[in-house]
Amino acid sequence: MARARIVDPEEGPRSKRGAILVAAVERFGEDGYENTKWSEVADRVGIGQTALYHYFESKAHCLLTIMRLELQRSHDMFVEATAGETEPVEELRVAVRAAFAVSDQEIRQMRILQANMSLLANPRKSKREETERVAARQLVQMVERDWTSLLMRGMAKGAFPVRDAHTLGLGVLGMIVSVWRWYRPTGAIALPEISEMIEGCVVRMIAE
Amino acid sequence: MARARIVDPEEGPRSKRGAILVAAVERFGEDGYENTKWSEVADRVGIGQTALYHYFESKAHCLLTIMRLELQRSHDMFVEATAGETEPVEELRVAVRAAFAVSDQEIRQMRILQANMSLLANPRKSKREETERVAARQLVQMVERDWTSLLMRGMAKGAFPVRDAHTLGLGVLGMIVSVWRWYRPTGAIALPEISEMIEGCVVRMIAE
DNA sequence: AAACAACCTGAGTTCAGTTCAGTTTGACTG
DNA sequence: CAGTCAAACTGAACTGAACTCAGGTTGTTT
Repeated sequence: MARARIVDPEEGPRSKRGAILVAAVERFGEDGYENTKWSEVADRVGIGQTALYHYFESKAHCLLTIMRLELQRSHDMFVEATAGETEPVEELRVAVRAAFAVSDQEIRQMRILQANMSLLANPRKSKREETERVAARQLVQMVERDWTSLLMRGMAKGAFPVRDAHTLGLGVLGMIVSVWRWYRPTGAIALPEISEMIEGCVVRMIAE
Repeated sequence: MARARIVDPEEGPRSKRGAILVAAVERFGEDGYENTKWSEVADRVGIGQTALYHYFESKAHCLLTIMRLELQRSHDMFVEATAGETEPVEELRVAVRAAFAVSDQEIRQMRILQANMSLLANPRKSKREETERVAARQLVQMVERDWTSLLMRGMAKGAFPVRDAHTLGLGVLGMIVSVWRWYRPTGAIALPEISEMIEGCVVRMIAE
């Protein structure tokens, strides 16, 4: 499985593209996209603002790239986690666990993704931005299909009661991703606890 | 119950405040906040752009007002719907139904609220904006408490298995509000069907 | 009809994002 | 090891949408 890494090995040795993405994830993740100046990202990387345009067409293009990479990762993790599983309830469980098995940087990326999801709705004027947007949209649909097809398989096998798999899948996904809105690593409740709680909820919701 | 109306009866007869809010809800709801020009709202109301500043300190102040009003409405509806109910499972059911008993304009307001939720995280520079932000934040906490205390009452009565009511409440709320990200009145599935589906999910999640 | 507050406007300002017209850097070639 | 080239970068200028300012208009009240 080719993981979606923020540092692309295809780049030249002098390239700061990866460093820009890492800095942008930090800033966008902490203060939010609108709240962070594009020039602050440049400062953090240690280059002038205009050098950013050597790597990204715009601030939005950088954001869309971050979102696309995170969606790719989410999809890949889902596929990897559920690959060997044939028992529907267990497949459901590992899928939920995979969704919460993330690093601190990935938490920030999920937060950025959730906070700016609506950016994917409207077309972009520039070509490269639009390419990233369309790719991200397709990945959103792919992740949705990951969940709905898991549910449909379980229903076909008789392990889950038959219900509208699409709406149900969106509900499960909605509950899972809503965590990234409020979860902070320094908060009162730890991620493994949340993961267990949600896992139980999802199983009761789907399998009973 | 004093409902949070977009047209405030306290205003002068010449005031266009309500008309601005209605126009802003339409534009922000359809194209998104960032994607709509503040001047387009003025055009729609039929006034010059600068006249907007007679009613709102800024574009963000208008958005925050819309969000606060919608949160107030959500809270009020929850309280109104669950007021007479004593049986925990039925209380849970009516709360979910109330969350989906909304007009088309309220759907747009929910969409705006969900899409711009992260705006409530960071302080605002201007005073009136900050007042609205803090009020909105408090209402978010109030709505969260509405759900968690409903769950805690049910657990205390032995109607629901005892679990972490706060995390569980946020999960339920997350699943419900995630609907406003993708639901469109013209879509393939109708709101009453979604409402029923979610109601069932929530009951299984909580009461089993 | 005078006074006044609410309501509105055109011209100008600001500032983050972006473009432009080049300059520097360093890897590779002959 | 000098020359070449693309990748990487820069300071100065531009853009456009949000916003400010210094007043003008409207309608209500007494």
